[in-house]
Amino acid sequence: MDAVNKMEVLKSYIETKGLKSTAQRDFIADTFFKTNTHISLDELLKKVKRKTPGIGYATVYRTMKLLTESGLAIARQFGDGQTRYENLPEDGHHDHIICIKCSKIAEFHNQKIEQLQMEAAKKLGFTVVNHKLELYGYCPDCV
Amino acid sequence: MDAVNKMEVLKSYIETKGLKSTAQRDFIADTFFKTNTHISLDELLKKVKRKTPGIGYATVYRTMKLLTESGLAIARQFGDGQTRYENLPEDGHHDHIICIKCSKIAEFHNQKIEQLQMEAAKKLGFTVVNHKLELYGYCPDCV
DNA sequence: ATAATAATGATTTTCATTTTCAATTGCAAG
DNA sequence: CTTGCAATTGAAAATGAAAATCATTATTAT
Repeated sequence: MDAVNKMEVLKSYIETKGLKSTAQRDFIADTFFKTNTHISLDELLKKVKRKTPGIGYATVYRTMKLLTESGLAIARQFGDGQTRYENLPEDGHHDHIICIKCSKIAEFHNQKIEQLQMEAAKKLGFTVVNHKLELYGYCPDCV
Repeated sequence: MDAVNKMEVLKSYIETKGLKSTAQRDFIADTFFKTNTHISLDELLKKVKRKTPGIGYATVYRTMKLLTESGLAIARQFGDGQTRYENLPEDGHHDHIICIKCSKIAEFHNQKIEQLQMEAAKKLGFTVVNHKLELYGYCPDCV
């Protein structure tokens, strides 16, 4: 899903919820949709302010909350005490590996792992609807 | 490893680090070692204060930091905005599966998953030192 | 016993959110 | 096009968990 389509999904979410559309929110959302990093609120605010200095922190905060609710963004905690937001991935779910030295984040996906997870859950009588897998270690640059 | 042995590990950790042993820290540690829930600082403080009202938040905080450093406790974030501490498991590392309806937490371990994680990381040039795997779903009681 | 240093506990500070509030804006009905 | 109501905004204040400060107390090696 590209930025344009995400914008449409957002519009219809706003409509269903009886909310109103505003230039600020549209711009923040659009800016976020065009990022592909795991961006923090501060980083996004800085990015947004470059073109629209008037926008405040609270509006960015509220917009990201809205995007998270609507499923267009994923909020993640990688242990550095900051929430980071990730765009809804093109090609389905993926997991993360985080460098504990430089904080670089890489992504990976392994179908076999997912399958083993399901099996492990089943053994305990659980049904999995979601999961979070994060590996922490050193990236190639940090040995 | 039982509470007594953990206490000994703590003692030697303290010794190696050139720290001093105190009644407060021993009591906090002992109290923690005897819990088997994922306890928060506030909960632990409350528990400790029942027998030793004089102990302050900061001491509990610092003791849990020490236990985490020494590997005797594991700090976890389950997304409720509070750090929770878990005792070093008897039988090595395990992962968690959390019921999204009743919040029940079950534990499991799968060596094959760990191995696949290592491989996935290696493919990206990373070295894994730690990981976090959480499955979210429904427990047997919640369908 | 003494000196050096770590620990304690109350308090303050930090920092990332989260909320408040007055002013503004969007939108639907008339 | 106006009007009124409800949502939105941005600045500022509040919140809350974690971390730091600091004067006092306690521990340990000598």
